[in-house]
Amino acid sequence: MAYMTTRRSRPGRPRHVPDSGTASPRDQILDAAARLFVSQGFAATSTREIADQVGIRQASLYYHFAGKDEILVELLRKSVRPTTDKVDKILNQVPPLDYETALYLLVLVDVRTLADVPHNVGMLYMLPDVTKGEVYDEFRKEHEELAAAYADLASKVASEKVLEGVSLKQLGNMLIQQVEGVINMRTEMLNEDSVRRISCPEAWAIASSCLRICGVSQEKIQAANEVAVDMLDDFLEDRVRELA
Amino acid sequence: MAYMTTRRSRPGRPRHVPDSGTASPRDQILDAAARLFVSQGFAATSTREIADQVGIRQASLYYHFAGKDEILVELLRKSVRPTTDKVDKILNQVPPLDYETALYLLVLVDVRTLADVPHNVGMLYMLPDVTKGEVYDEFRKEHEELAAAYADLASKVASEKVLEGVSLKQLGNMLIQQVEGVINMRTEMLNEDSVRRISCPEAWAIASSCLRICGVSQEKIQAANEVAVDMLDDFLEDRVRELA
DNA sequence: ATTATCTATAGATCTATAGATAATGC
DNA sequence: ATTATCTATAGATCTATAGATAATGC
Repeated sequence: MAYMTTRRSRPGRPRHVPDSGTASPRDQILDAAARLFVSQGFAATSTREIADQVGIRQASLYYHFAGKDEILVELLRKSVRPTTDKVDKILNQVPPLDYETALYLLVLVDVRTLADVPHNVGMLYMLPDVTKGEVYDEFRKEHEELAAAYADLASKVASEKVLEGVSLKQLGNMLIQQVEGVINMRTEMLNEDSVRRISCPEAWAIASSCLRICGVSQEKIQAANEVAVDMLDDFLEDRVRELA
Repeated sequence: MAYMTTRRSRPGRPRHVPDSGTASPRDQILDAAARLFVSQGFAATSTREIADQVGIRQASLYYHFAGKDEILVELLRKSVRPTTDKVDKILNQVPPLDYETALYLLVLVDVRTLADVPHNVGMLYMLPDVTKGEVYDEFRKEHEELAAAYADLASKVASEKVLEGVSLKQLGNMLIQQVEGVINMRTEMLNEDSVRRISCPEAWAIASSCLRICGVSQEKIQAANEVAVDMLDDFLEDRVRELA
């Protein structure tokens, strides 16, 4: 009965410390690496540290990944916000949404994605280590696409006064910047006593804020909120399933 | 005449590569370190790399600094936004400013500080390496003070609708987040062909955006802009002198 | 036989210290 | 004598590879 705690039915030499946990070794490594990269940075995290967290020897990492970089690339691949999907689905709604609602909804979805992704991995592509290397090109491109989408929606929504004071590119970046505030919110939440999730009202506040940045009136914001909140669930399902 | 290019009149063994540049060795080190830390991250930057940039041997760094950490601490000390000074000076203006103008002005000053600080050092306290270590406590405290000041002004300025949708703390963080967008703007500007500075209209756009986030009307924003822009010079002089 | 681990270690860093040396300045 | 550098190097990493080993599965 005492041996039942250790789930062992796979081939291969057993671990020095018995494997607790049900995920595949590969996922265990990715999980530990994500946590460490986000909290300490990429360069500051050694392969030994990752291995220790997983409960394997440092060298065993190399059975699953060619190197530290490969772990990061894989994390980025899995974690970068699936932008085009989201944008397209929102823009192609039938019946079509008015632009305010579409932008509000896009922000909500984006906030939820960043808010619920494990270990706050959204922070990964803010690491200076990452922003450089060629490896990152693929993900920077995706980020630029997202920025373009935001800018595009913003151009439809923004008031004349707003548009005359700021380039479309800057406006898009301002919205993204506002959304990425959730990453910092999560970092701060680590210092709090209780563990909690970004709440719905907090997400709404960010979306409202984005519309305000565009100069949208309070009434239209409220209207957008009411429609978008009802639709949100349909847009999260995929991702929630993906996370589970 | 050929020897005139090398300025040597201080004691000490000469450098292997002759000293080009007029700044003190200490400042040369800080300058090189800042550039490298911001572009690569702290852990990813070796002392050898810093020394190479300065044109001295790696070991010579330790004559000026006790270690790599000390360089970072010194950089943070010099670069963290001198918040309390600014806030106090703005709040104690005579004749007193209305709150919208005060907030607008605070943002402008803050943006200018971040926009013109050498090497985009404002990014330093976003590094994960830094956010951890106890060393950082001093600077995190200062950042919190700034957040409190923003929240305070925001509470006076924000419309009822805005205040009922968001906590004061979150609102303050949203403003800061918006301001810190300049750090990312500067990072992006590195990829551009021409070297340029954050422009005045760009700074105004950020300040206006902050007021919009608070739900301030277009008319009041315009009024605040006109007053604040005229005052800005008085608030920069100290810092500009300090930078020179 | 295949798989997933292990142990051991080479080779390349990197930080920091010890002690020598080449200037200036008294 | 003081100052600011240098050379040399110890000691502690860290990454990645080679080869052994202990399971499962055919």
